[in-house]
Formats: sequence, structure tokens, C-alpha cells
Amino acid sequence: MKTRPSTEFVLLGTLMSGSKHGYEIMQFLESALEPTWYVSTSQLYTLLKRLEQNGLLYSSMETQSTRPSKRVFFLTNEGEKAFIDWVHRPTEHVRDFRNEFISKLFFFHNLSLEGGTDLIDAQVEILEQLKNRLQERGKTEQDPFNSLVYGYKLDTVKNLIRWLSLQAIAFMGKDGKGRQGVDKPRE
Amino acid sequence: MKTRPSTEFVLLGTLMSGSKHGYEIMQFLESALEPTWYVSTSQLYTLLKRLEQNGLLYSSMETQSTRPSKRVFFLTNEGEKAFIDWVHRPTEHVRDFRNEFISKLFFFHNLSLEGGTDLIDAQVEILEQLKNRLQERGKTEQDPFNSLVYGYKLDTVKNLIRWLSLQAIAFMGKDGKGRQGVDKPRE
DNA sequence: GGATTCATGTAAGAGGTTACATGATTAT
DNA sequence: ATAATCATGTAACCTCTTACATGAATCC
Repeated sequence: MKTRPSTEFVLLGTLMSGSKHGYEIMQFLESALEPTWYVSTSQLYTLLKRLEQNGLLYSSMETQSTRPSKRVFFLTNEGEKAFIDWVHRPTEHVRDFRNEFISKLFFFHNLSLEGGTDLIDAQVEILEQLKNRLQERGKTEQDPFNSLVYGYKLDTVKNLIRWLSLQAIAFMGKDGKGRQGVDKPRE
Repeated sequence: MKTRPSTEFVLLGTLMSGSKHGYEIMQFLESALEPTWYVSTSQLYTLLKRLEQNGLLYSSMETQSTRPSKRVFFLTNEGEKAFIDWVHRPTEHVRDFRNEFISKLFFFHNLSLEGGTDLIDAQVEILEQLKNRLQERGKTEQDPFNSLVYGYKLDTVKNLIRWLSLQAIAFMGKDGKGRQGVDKPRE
């Protein structure tokens, strides 16, 4: 299965609150996701074109009297579904945490989506499993450099878990929705 | 100034301990840098060719009786200098820490280079500055999502500093060289 | 007889950056 | 006058991944 790059989902996400044209998306990303996500204008227009070709968006030109005409983009049902699936899915790789996971939190907040704490729980679960695998490896590792590396990774993962359990949970409770399912028993 | 990608420096580094042919470099990376760096064979040969074209390596074919002939690569003076410069330079961006900085530590260990603790000190210094900038930003930030993001980044940077000061320093002291300059006063 | 190891590469494509290109309007 | 804002794109290039291509020797 070919996975779509996160940047495309971020663009889809900006259209969840209503149709926008390219320049408007750019401004939105600059103001709202500034410390998290950057998309160059050239890439922005390229991606929008591709998303339309793939049926996740459609667009129509709007002529304006005193301004250049603009191409306004709308989500298709497929596009909306793709975004909703993505935003509820935890991040697989630690390297994607900073951009991808954090921008998911942004959309929970920005769009007042439900299930934010469930996403955090699922993400913690994935990291706990990784933590266990790293601890196993660390035990049997003989080489001092490899031990250092596993120690580093373990340290990183533990810190992520701590941050998720404290800061991210607090953020969701305060500002995002997502209190649904708190009583759902875990297996 | 166009900066060469880290993968090229890693290849140069593998040749610091003596000339090798492509397949040998591949095996070395698999065994010694396995949890840190991966280079596909196709990319490996592409990069070796490019490094030779850029004058950092030269090669000669060696025919073998019972095995396919192999192209053996040697560092040029320029190549050696480029590696030495790179390996002593701290990493600018946090996102490059995991691969780039850690593989620098590997080479200090693997090649018994001097100045490992100096590199760690310089890296800590860079992160301290970043930490200060993030703390400043955090103070004035009003938006709750942006606060979360700055908090996350600050947390990450603090953890890196702690890891460097404890684990990385201990590793250098135990196995790598790099005790030179320990008495050098800091400003 | 079949899998693994040894050994080297090319080609196509995906994702992203940088540079280039245009042009009217509005604010200073 | 000139700089910034509004508004959309193309082209070239870079890094890396995936797939393709070959072929002898040795191990099981």
C-alpha cells in the first residue's frame, strides 16, 4: 500500500473548515502552523494539482474584478474520508513524530474533533511497544557503540511517552474535544 | 555554500581506516553502523561514483581469479580533509541529531579520533542557545497550540543536552579518545 | 539442484527545494 | 516612486527508494 505523504493530509486538513484557494491555504499554514509545518508555494500548487487529479479535491476558478482570479479548492467525500482516517491514526515512526503527530494534534484542536485522547492513547501504546523492543535489544547488546545508540533511542522514546502523558493529554483536555471513550476498557 | 549530504561523509569515513571496495563498505555499514545508518546498494554505488567525480575519492579496478573484479576506493587528500572537517563540526538542526551526530560519535570511537569531548561540548553549546531561544518564545506565546509546540521542542532539546552531558560524555571518556582540551576554560 | 555470497551497476520515480516567471493593486 | 500584498504557476535539480539486470562461485 502506497502511503500518501503527510503534507498532502495537512492540505486536506486546511480545507476541512471550508473551501480555500492556494494563497489562502498558504496564509493559513503560515499563521496557524508556523512552528510546525512549512510548504513552499511551488510545492503547494503542485500538491493541490495532484490531489485534484487523485480525486481528493476539486476546484473551480473564480474571477475577481480588481484582483487576479483564483482557483478555489473543495474537499471531495473521498478527500474528507482520507483526512479523517489519517488524523486518527498514530504515527508509526519516531522520526515522523515532530511534524506529523503534532500537526494531527493541531487539527484536533483547530477543528474541535472528537477522539483526541484516544489518538494519544494509541500513540503511547505504539511507543510502549517500541520501548519494550529497545529494552530487550539493549540487554543483549555487547558492542559499546550500539549500546549507546539503543540507550539514546530508549531515552527518546521514554521522553516522548512522558510528554504525551502529561503535556499532550493536558492540551487535549483543556482545548481539544476528545473526552469520548475515556471509560472504554483497554484489552 | 552547498553542503554535502551526511551519507557521503559516512562513506568517506569508512575509508579512513583503509581502502575498500563497494561491497566491503556495504558489509561494514551493515555490521558496524546497523542501528544508525542504512545505505541501499544502488545509492552506495551512485554516491561512490559521484565522490570520485568530485575528487574526494579515486578508484582502481582489481581483477580477481575466482571472483568478480572489484573497484577499490581510496580517499584523496581532499576527501580526508572533508571528512575530518565534517566529523568535528556539531550538527545544526535537531532533526539531524539522530543520524548525523550519532554517526560522528561512531567515527570518533571507530577511528580513535581526538577531540570527541570537544565535539560534544560544541554540540551542547548549540543546543543551549536553541534552548534559550525557545524559552524566550515560550514566554510571549499566547496561542495554546503554539505553546504546546514550543514546550515540546524545549523538552526535546533539554533531553538531548542531558543525554549528551551524561551518556555521550561517558562513552567518549571510556572508549573514544578526545581527552584533549578538557582544561580549556569556557568563556 | 537451489540458495546464498560475492560483486557491480542502471533506470524510473517519488518527494522536496530553489530558481524562475508574471502581473495588477494597494499601502507607504 | 517603490515595496508589499495578492495570486498562480513551471522548470531544473537534488536526494533517496524501488525495481531491474547480470553472473560466477560456493555452501547446503
